[in-house]
Amino acid sequence: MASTALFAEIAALAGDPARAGMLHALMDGRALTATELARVAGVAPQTASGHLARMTAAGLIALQRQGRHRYFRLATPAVARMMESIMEVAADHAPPRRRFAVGPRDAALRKARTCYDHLAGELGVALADALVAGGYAELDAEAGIITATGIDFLGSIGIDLEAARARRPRATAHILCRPCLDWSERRPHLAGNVGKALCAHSFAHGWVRRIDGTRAVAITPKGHRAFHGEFGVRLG
Amino acid sequence: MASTALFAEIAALAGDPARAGMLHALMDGRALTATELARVAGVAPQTASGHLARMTAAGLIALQRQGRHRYFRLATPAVARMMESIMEVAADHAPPRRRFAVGPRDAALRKARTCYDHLAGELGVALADALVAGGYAELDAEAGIITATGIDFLGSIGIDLEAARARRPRATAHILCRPCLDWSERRPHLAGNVGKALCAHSFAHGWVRRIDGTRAVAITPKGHRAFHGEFGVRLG
DNA sequence: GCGATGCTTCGGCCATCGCCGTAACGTACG
DNA sequence: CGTACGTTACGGCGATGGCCGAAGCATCGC
Repeated sequence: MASTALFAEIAALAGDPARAGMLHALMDGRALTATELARVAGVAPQTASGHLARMTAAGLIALQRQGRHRYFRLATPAVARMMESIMEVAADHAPPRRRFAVGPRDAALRKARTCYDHLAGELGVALADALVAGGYAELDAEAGIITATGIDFLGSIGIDLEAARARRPRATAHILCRPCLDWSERRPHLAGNVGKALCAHSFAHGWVRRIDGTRAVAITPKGHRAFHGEFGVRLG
Repeated sequence: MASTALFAEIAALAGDPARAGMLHALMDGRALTATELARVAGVAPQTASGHLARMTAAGLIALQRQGRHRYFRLATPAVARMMESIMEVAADHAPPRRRFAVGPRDAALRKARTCYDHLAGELGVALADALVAGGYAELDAEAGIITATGIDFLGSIGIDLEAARARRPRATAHILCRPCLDWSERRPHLAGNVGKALCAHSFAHGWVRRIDGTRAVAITPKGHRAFHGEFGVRLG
């Protein structure tokens, strides 16, 4: 079967440490320059360039020119999902390694981070739990939905999901929503279009902001108030 | 971040052609011997043995001894999901290759096959479409549910999903169900616990049977009658 | 026991590929 | 138009790792 060769090609591209680091850095959904990616991968710019060319040809990442810079980003959400699923398997394998040696950066990542286009970490799980507890959502490892009252609730906050509902072939009272199992909490949280909308809203209203150039995000004072007031979520 | 190294390790394991072939062969959920896997991968037994040892150590596959044979199978459903997601990305990249050169084996695979623990191919998609059309299920790329009437319908056929419903923390009228986007049809079909139950039922009642040692399955005459009578599905 | 089968380990060969040096190219900016 | 910066192309080095031949263990059948 020819598809096996393609499969191996994609997996091998993701399997090189330098390329994996670059893909990891792009997991926040932003676009980075070749030089930035070279730095995070710990290789020389010319080495990074070669990697980027190969991954671009394979459709893993996409290139967009802007002035004299060339910005690279993950080509499709499918690539982000692929990486999530590999990380899930890698996390299963993690135990043999030490767990306690988490630096401050890891601590920030566990607290709150973006997972391509949605929020993850303690924050992401807490928000999902709050929605489930309030009867606004149902969620397990296989699938999730936002209930009719959940759509109204999120709408009252200013997150409009009617567009997503209208896109469904048969107008139903709820919205299907993709769950995402992340490596730090080992529990599902909101992903897909709904998670993306919630994340975008959080950034737009200054509830969270990015920490330097990583995937980690910081919860602003305003965000603490909003997450507690709207969702009943309080994070130490 | 240490998790990047683990990520690369897992992806690299999946990225070797020989290992990818073995993993592919195990995607039907069965357990195969080291010799069988060596044959499908096209390498000598001793080479296969090394690959299998590495993948077992990494937690990708599991070993169960049985007499003088050693049977290998995918370690967890998470590994199968990882492979599905890689195949999805690989399929996006496929266009540059020729599409028409599908041999009889590929044709059988496209018609009906198992995808780890559930049915895929034309058959899998047709069954999912039939359930959606009958109001028994809702399904999109992000998530899926089996409706209350769907639970009753499947129950009337003999597929009991009450256990799955009872497992849910809050007893609801429906069951969340994982969708799976497969490479040949490019459309979602039923996976997860529900897809697994439907597949198991189909095998148990002789509706489908495996074709030699591949992932492809053949629909029996009895199966044609059942799929048409129960689901309204008719496949040429 | 003895041979046969299935699997694993060891040793050495070979190819692939990641890496960086140097150098050339193209595009913005002064 | 020249400089500077970012990116790409080429060549050679080095190491990782896949591959098989041969030999060593284990298990089953006679």
